[in-house]
Formats: sequence, structure tokens, C-alpha cells
Amino acid sequence: MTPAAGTAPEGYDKRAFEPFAVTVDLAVFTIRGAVLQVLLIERGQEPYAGRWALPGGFVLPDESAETAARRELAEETGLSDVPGLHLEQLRTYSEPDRDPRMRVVSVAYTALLPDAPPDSVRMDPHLASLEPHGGGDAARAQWLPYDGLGPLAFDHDRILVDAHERVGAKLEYTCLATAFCPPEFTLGELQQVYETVWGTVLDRPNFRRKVLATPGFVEPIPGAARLTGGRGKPAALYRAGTAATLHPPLLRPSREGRPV
Amino acid sequence: MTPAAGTAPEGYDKRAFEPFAVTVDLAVFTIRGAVLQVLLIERGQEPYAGRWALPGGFVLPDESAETAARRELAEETGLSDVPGLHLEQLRTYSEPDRDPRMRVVSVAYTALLPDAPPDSVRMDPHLASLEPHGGGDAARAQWLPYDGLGPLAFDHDRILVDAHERVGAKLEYTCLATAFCPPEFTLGELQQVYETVWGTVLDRPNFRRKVLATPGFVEPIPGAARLTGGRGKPAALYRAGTAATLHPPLLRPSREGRPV
DNA sequence: TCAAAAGTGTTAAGTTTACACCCATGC
DNA sequence: GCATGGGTGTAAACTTAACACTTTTGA
Repeated sequence: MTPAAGTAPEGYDKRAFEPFAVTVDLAVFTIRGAVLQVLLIERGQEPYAGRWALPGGFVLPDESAETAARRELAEETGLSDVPGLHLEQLRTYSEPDRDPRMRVVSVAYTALLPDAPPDSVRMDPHLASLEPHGGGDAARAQWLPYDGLGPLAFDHDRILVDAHERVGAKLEYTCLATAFCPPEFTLGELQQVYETVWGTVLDRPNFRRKVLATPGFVEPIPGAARLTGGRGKPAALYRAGTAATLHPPLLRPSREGRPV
Repeated sequence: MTPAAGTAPEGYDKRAFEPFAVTVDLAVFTIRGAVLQVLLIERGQEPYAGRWALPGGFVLPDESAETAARRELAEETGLSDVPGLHLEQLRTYSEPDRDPRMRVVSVAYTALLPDAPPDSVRMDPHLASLEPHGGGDAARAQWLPYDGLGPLAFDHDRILVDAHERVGAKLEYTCLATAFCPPEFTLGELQQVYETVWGTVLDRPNFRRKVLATPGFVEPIPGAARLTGGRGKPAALYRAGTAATLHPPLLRPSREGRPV
């Protein structure tokens, strides 16, 4: 962009303030085999060499943070042109000491994407890009279970906890759960999303009634059915609907003393 | 974050990337006379000279964005040490062209505060600071009604809409409404908060039942009562409780096609 | 006495919960 | 057959919504 220095009125000289680096960090979630997984990269250099970290990188001079998030996701993990990728801003982390090297303000994003079943990776060349590979700055990129992660680099533990909490909360009052599902999915798979993110078990009859009673949450694909888990009755298939929010919301089973 | 090895190999050279300015913008709301009001400053210089804008300013090298938000609020508007000030991060705005002079990434905050009744401004020297006065870069600071604001400077219209939407949504499932109330308030005043932010009318008997049935939302002040509006039965007084979230939520009257 | 605002009561409608039971499939 | 997962039914408990009514104040 290169702003014209001459046109900057007083008090707006670039050298009048300390320059900040602005970066993006990505908390990328998927659900694989009923387990919530996070996409992480192994750091190749100090600080925190060898530690797992969130993918991310610098915002370039002529792009927005969201554009940078999409670009970094593609560069560092090979996840590009993913159909159904959901990306949304989480919050910005700006503690002065969050990077020991210099002042870095980071805009964190949460991304959700459907799992690519192992079979379709071999079948469909497009879906093959869902298998992340190292690239760009990252030593290697890999899906790891959200539960039981060791300490991550920088303040990435906290970012990940914030992202998880936000996703869990948004499942209650938005149609976000479908972002974890492939284009065609069963109600059992949708329920699995809720159960995995919330860490609870839901009543199947009540769950399906609730989902089907919410206009625009899912729409049936007439005649289509798929066998899940190898056994049992084939399940009817649904597509994501056009609604964005759930009214009334689908609340988590109530805990007693509930944190925010 | 994870800075780029390719861009800044060893040690993160500060000149390897274009410097960004990082600022904070504040959407400060209060409710005065059943009207939602926003604290704005009149710009004294180009661009947008004479236009209304959100208070805000640069994040300094050794402070977090939140610290900067508190400092700017005090400097530009005189609102410092306000008891009951609620401040929370909204989101970050980073479009490359959002400031015509240079690249500015802005972390926006939402602040809520109780109205200082005109009488108590004269009585209590502490509350007098609630009357904003210009200072710092701002030409002057003033409360203006949220509805019917002309176009603001920069992308501040959008920030304000986002902030309003967020506050409205958080009233549904958190105890945020008490942040608009003085330390002691009546249920009628609390209801007024909901009605003003949502732009709806609520049923009084049902509202009070809902509030009183939510543990930790409000707690009664035994024996205390206050006359409101000059006439009518004196209303019992309440304090904000210790709960942060509402279970079940207090949902807005349902509209048909609801936006997110 | 009246208007205004607080506060209580009641009932019908709707929602949620818990659980019993049937259906279709692979092994 | 039988285990497994999909799908339907139902009744009790609870929540919400609508509105009638009483109380306490200032004018």
C-alpha cells in the first residue's frame, strides 16, 4: 500500500511510534473418529523449537487479517480451496511479552472443517489436499487430539482454550455444527459433532426432533441413505440448510456452577 | 503467530516487514432517559475533520490493547476510574484501506457504563467525571443517541453496528445488563435496559419472574425502595449478583427471518 | 379520586426430558 | 439370531406467554 508520507498530517509519522508486527494464528478444528482434533505445526526454530504451535504468520502490507489467515492456512498446511471451510475471527492477543523476540500483536481465527474420510482421500484428488503436509515455515503440520495436548508454544494454549469455548458456545445458538460435516451427512453424524465438542452424551430421539423442528438447520436429501459404522439401519442424508441461527437454541445439558 | 522463517530468518529483523500501526477503538454505550447513547468525539483534523468518530488511539510499545483502551478512554473523554465500567474486546478491523493515511490495524472494544443522573453529578465529585470533556487528540467528546447517527469517520459505523449487535446478543445469555445499571437499581430499570438495547417491549410480570428465578443475576437489598418516575409505588432495590451467565437464557421476542 | 408504576396470580400453550419400543442392516 | 445404529411414540415435568388484578405512591 505504501502510504504517501508527505500526505500524513502531523502526529501520523510512521516513525513517531514503535512498529508492531501483526500476525494471524489459526485454531483449526476437525472431528475424526469421534475425537476433536486440532491442526498444529511443529516449530523448527527457537524460541520453542520442537514444540507444537498454531499455524499462522505475518499479515502482509496489502492484505486483511482474514486474507492472511486463508493464505497461511494454505501455505503452512496445504489446506487450500477446502470446500466447506468455515473461518471466523476469534479475538486479538496483544500482551507485550507474548513473543520474547519482539512486539507481536496476533489476530486469532477459528477454522472448522469436515473430516476427509481416509477412503475418499485416495479416491478424490481434490479431497487429497485435506491431508496436511508441511510447507512454508512449518517443520510439519499434523492433526492432534485436542484433549491431552502438552504445552504449546507462546500463548497458544490459551488461544486454543478460547477457541474451543467459543465453538462450544456457538453450537448452542447457531448452525455452526454443520461446518464440521461433509456436504451430505446423517443426523447421527451431526449429533456426534455436538457430543464431541461438548464432551457430553445427548438423547438421540430428542436431538433429532430438535434439529428437524428448527427451520433451515438441515434439509433432507430425498431418497438418499447411507450405512454408518458398517452395521445398523442406513441413515437418511441431510444437507446444511440456509439458516444461520437456532431459535430456540440447543442448550448444553445444564451443569450446576457454570463458568462463562 | 509464528513468524515467517522465509521473511525474517534469524532474529526477526524489524525492518524485514512493513510496520503496522496498532490502535484501539472504543464503542462506549450508556442508557440515558430510555435512549441508547454512544460516546463520540468530533474529529479536529483531516481526514474526516468535523465528523464524529469513536474514541481511541495508538497502542503504546509496552502496553496491551486492553490497557491502551482504558488509557485512551481516560485521556480522550475524561472517563477514568469509573465504578462499574465494563470493558470487553469486540473484534479487530484490519482492512488495508480502512485509514487513507497508512496501514492501521484496530482492536475494537465495547464499553458499557451506568448513566450518571444529572443530579448526582452536582452532588458527588466522583461522579462528575462521568460528564465527558474533550482532551488529548479529540476536539470534543459527547454522548449522542445511537439511533439516527449520521455517517461516522473511517469504518466506525460498522464497528458501532457490530458492537450493538454483540451487546444485544449478550443480554440474552449473560448478566451483562447490570453493567448499564448503577450499584443499586430497580427491576424496572433493568427491564428498561433490555427494552432499550433490543428495541422491544417486554412483559413486566414475566420479566421479573425470569430475572428473580435466575440464581445470581440480582440480589435484593432488604428494606430498600426507591421512587421512580415521580409517581407510583416505590420499587424494591437490587444489586448485581455474582453469576456471569443466564441459564436458561432470556431470549428476545422471536422475529421471523432473523439475521445473525 | 385518579393516573402511574410496582408487584401478584392464574391459566393455556408450548417445550423439554426420559424412556419404551420398532426398523433395517451386517455378520 | 443378535448386535448395532436409525427412527417413532408418549407422558410427566417444566417453562413461557398473555393478561387480569391488587398495591402504593404523588398530584
